[in-house]
Amino acid sequence: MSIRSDEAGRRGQIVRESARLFREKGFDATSVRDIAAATGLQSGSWVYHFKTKQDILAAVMEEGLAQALERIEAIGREGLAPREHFRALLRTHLDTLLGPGQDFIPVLLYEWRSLEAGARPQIVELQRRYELVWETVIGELQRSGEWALPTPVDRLLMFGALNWIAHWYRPAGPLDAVQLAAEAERFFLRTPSARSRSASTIRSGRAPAARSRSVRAAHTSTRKK
Amino acid sequence: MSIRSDEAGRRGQIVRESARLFREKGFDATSVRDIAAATGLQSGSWVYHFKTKQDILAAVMEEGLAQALERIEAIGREGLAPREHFRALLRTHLDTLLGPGQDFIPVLLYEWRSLEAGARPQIVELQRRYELVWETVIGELQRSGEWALPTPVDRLLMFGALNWIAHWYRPAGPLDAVQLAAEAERFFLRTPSARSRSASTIRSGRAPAARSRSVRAAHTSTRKK
DNA sequence: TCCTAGATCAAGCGCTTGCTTGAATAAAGA
DNA sequence: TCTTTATTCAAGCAAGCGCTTGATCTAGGA
Repeated sequence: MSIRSDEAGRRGQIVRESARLFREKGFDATSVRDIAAATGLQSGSWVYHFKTKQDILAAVMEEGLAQALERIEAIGREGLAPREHFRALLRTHLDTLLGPGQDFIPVLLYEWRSLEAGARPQIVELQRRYELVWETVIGELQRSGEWALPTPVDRLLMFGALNWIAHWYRPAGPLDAVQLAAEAERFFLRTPSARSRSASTIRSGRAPAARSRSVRAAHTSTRKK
Repeated sequence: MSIRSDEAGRRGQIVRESARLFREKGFDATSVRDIAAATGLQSGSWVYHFKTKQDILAAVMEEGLAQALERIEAIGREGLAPREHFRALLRTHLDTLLGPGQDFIPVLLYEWRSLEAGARPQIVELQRRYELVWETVIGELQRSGEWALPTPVDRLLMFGALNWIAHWYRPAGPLDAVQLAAEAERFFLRTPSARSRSASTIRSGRAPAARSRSVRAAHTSTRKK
């Protein structure tokens, strides 16, 4: 039984519209009547699919994060070299943060306070797994010498720089998510432009034997449905 | 006629208590009755000092930002060397963001959406002056070679890394604001390593397991209503 | 002593909120 | 055909919301 938000039914529709409204106006400023109207229902009909408005918020966060986690865990299974691995994570992270129709993670980040304490542990566990993927690649970057001595605070500062982009990013602006990922990579790793990066990437001994095959197509922001 | 929030009267008290409540619970989740109770007034008595709840929010943001601006503009007048200038700005910024009783800037950052459009331009102008101070010192760092080729995106990523700290910082944690400023300085101004041309600095010595793992800092605030 | 203005109280109005309720509708078995 | 199940409607309730209202209290000139 799938109860994921990418399903086609009314429930998925409610979750998607709620995510959009929560992002645009905030959880408190969005009424259940707003949600009903956006879904094409009468004011009280949503209760058949969710018990409370809180449950809608929890579904938005949990299902959105679960999708994002699937995406970056899939990247981890590709056996990329550290630098390519890091780049793929950056692109995917910024795509789930800034991409069209991607409202789940912004809601998770900016409406966390509105989520009741009882619903949090399950999501915190998903966040832990999400951060674990990043810690893995940061460890690879350290061993390859591309990120010397990263500290726990470094990781938090990095996430801050990335997540804050949702505050100022405008789709109509000069940079898209992929270009921003390149800028961020340069900022974090203090190297020349990502485009002119040479092929002589340092590989640590423990790094998986991965050839530098083109993985561009796998991680560009193609909208799935 | 001073109408600043550091005044002693009832008005200043309302602004300060509102800032605290807005930060803890959010603007929408804070009722005017909450504010009145925190100030020791009856439920409707605050209207003598402010016309609307919106005006309280605007006062919190504007007066808090004006104070922060005064602080960093004063630093600019000290004529410090670039590195010391930058360090002083970092410390002051993090103090206004994380310091005890400093609720104004977090409210400005995280409740911006709740501020009606009409009240924004005046605050945006103050923000512009605030960023101007930073641009000055970043220019100094570029000329001194301590921050090679900073881009506009770099500045935004830097502010993101800094402002996001308010999301995970806990006063009881292992680092205070001054220590965090030092960590941030190191993160932003990593000295151009010998890796710049021939990637020779491979630190393959010890495993990275000896790092402090205490900076877990998940979201654990509580929301009462 | 009276008057005025500053400040607060105590009550409540009109509205919106999240959510409930009981009935209606349609399709699918039995 | 009868019954069940899934889904939505249409109305509205109790509570909480921002804010209003008119009265009250206090202090300081005149």
